Amino acid sequence: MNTTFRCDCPITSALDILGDKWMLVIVKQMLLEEAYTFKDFTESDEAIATNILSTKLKMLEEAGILTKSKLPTNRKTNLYLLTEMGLFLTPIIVELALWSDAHLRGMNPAIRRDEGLVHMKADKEGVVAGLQEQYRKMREQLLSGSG
Amino acid sequence: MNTTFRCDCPITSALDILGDKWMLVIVKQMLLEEAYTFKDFTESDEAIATNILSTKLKMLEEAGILTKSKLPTNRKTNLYLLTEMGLFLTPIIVELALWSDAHLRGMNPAIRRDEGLVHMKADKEGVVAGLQEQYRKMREQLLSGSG
DNA sequence: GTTTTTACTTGTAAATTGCAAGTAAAATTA
DNA sequence: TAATTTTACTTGCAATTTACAAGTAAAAAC
Repeated sequence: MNTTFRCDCPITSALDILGDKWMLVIVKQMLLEEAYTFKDFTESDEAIATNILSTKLKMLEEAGILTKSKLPTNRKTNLYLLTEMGLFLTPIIVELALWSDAHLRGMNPAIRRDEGLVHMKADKEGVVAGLQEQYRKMREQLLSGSG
Repeated sequence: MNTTFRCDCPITSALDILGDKWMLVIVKQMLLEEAYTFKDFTESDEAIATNILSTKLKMLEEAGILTKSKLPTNRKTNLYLLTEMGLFLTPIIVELALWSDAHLRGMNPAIRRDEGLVHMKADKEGVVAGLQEQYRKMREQLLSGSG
């Protein structure tokens, strides 16, 4: 799967990889909703189709945004974990949350409000750093088998 | 055109509007590349198809992200201008640029490097505020007919 | 050894994107 | 004033992406 880039613009190039219906949703699920396995993703609120999930996980792996591995003690279940490159999408995820909170409630009154959003508004750099740190710790724990 | 939202997550809701191939590219063109008219968009590097552009501009207008108007002295050319809601996408655009600059050069060596990126790295909050201010001034000028 | 679970694949349909040609209104030119 | 050009689309059809539903195979559980 080879990404075709539309032009030499950095922003458009980012969107050539991320600009579709599911890529950033999957990253959000990994970062914020403890999704690590194929089943975790299929059981999320968004209910992605399994053939689409399979394809998007491959693309994310090929782009270097996540890794796919297995624990030595479990040869069946695949673990999908964000790489550093993937973790650096955190500011984008946080900005999407803030924009949505500020502007989309008119269009989608059902949007939930949680205390994460309150923290993001108060100190978004801090929240970004905190999420990244927390993910690194969790990733280390999972990989060392003491999850 | 009525947006269907996948669930009550603010991030997923934002992506229900923005998560496709062209929506954020068009916003970027308006914010950074002085695209105001249908022709401006069709002549950009990305070369969007006219039927897609037409559809996406309608969707952006319906979402409240841009307005469509005409000058009294020119009843032919439509002016597309970002609203405040649209301008608040600036942080997302800037974060995409930063992520791409830091992580995508391996996949797309053609990505250009300009001094805008240098400024963004140095002071992204300042760049965001500067872009928004600059756009507001330009918008005012265009609307008062002294472009 | 059998059943269940997990991670997919497959065939097909619906939705989105794109190509190329065409149309109509407004502006420009002769 | 008439003819030509420009601008903003629309249309018909094709290609790609997303989605549904059923099926498959390997690994784990019973």
